[in-house]
Amino acid sequence: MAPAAPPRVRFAPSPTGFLHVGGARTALFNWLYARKYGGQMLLRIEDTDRQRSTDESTNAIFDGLAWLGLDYDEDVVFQGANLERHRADVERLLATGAAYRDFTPHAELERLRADADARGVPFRFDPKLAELAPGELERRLAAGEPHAVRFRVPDGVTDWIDAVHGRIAFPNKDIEDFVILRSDRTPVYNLAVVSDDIAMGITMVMRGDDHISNTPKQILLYRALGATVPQFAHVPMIHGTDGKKLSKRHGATAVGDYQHQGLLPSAMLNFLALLGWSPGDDVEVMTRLEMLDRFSLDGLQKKAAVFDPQKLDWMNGQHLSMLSLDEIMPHVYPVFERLGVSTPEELREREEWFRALIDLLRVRARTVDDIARQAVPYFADEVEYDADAVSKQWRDANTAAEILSATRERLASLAAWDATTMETALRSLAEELSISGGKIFQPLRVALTGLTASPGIFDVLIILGRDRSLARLDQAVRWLKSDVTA
RNA sequence: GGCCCCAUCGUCUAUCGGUUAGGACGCCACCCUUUCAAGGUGGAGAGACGGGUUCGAUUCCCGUUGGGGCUACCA
Repeated sequence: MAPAAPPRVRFAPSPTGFLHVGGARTALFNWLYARKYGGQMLLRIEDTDRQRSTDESTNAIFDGLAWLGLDYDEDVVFQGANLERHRADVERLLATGAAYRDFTPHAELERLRADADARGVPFRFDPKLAELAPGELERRLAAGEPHAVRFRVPDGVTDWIDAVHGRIAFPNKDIEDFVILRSDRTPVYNLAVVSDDIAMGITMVMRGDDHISNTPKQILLYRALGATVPQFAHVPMIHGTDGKKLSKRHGATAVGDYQHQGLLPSAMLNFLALLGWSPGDDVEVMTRLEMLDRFSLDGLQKKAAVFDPQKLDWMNGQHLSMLSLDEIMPHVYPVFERLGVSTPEELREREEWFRALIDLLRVRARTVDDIARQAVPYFADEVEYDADAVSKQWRDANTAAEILSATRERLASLAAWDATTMETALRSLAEELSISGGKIFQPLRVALTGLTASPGIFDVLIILGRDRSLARLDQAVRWLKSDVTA
């Protein structure tokens, strides 16, 4: 179902933590919807909670969106900057009688609430509490007495056709006369959101379904303010493996965490998209453009999805082998530096070599960090032999040393350093020694990389080059002999 | 407690009344193979329960159960 007109959507996080994966997914769905149908995607920072909002969090949101490549149109809106309009909207509501002043002291409300709680009955604000004797209102106002402003919830039922849930209805009697302006004259969330969404011309509000119960209040506000009610789409939550709302206890929940684990943004996006959305067929691995092409509100899920880190890893591996080298390279430089494998300067000096190495390693890695870890032996001067590799492939030090010496000699005698030449030579060596190829390749792999697992052995020989390969064979033979005498 | 949302393999999902209920992750086996991945083939694995409606329900309706969200002068 394509929208009748280009939609204006927004992503409206509050900067009270880092950009959460759930938030990132909401941003993605909004972005997909806006971009797909030629609309606008706006960003609004809901920083009205001055106590909890921090610049650090705001920057984390900017960074996270930038890393994911989710761009937005127009200027960022900071909700806190719209305070005057929020108050003006409250005044309008007061003027039409849609809202009223409530001088009930906060302490009194708390007492009533505790009371109701103790008796096991639900507490709902009673409008009678705010009723004043004639002349009282004017007197208190003149005296400057602090008071809250409450919205007068009319009788009836408030409903809407949710783009993912269908019709949702709330009897208004279940909604109390909620506060829209605090006694310190700051607006409350629902008012600020509606005021801003109207001002921003938002036509579709797409957000987490934890906002479903706010929606009737907001619809009432739109109407009282004389504005067109936008469409709503409440996307399901993301849960942890235990079925609870995703939180710190479940491990990494900030997109920054994944960025720093060597995840590719395209894989993160792809994985997130599939949590709560399905293209309708069996296709899973998609580029951003493919997602854009296939995105539709119809594919949005109603059910909460569980975040499965294993599938994220798999997805990343898929993107690692699917993306072009050019797309991957920008992501590997910082990781090699962070993990201390090499410096960007050193890498740029040998860029072609480096690209070839990454191309070799990426198939068997699931994250960029994996690649960097596997790349260590190709940068080290001295190879470190993995204990398991030694005990498995160099079980008999003498035999291993003999084979490696013979291998070294054979390789050194080669006129050309290419895979076919080397393979022919080493296979015939194996035949001469009456052993299988593996008996040569495996010990050789340990000598060259120190590990039992690596890219194809001839690829390793080539990427290392003749001199370094032969030097490593020498080193291995020396190591084995000293090990025997020791 | 009240209100609202949700319910297909362990997980993500396909199915829009008629299927041997399909795919993916993960798991197991085999193949490929110089190792590890990748890839290929196969396997185990699901309609929460109870009522309706219908010739026929995973699919539509109701209830139960279970899970989740909200319930502030937080956002």
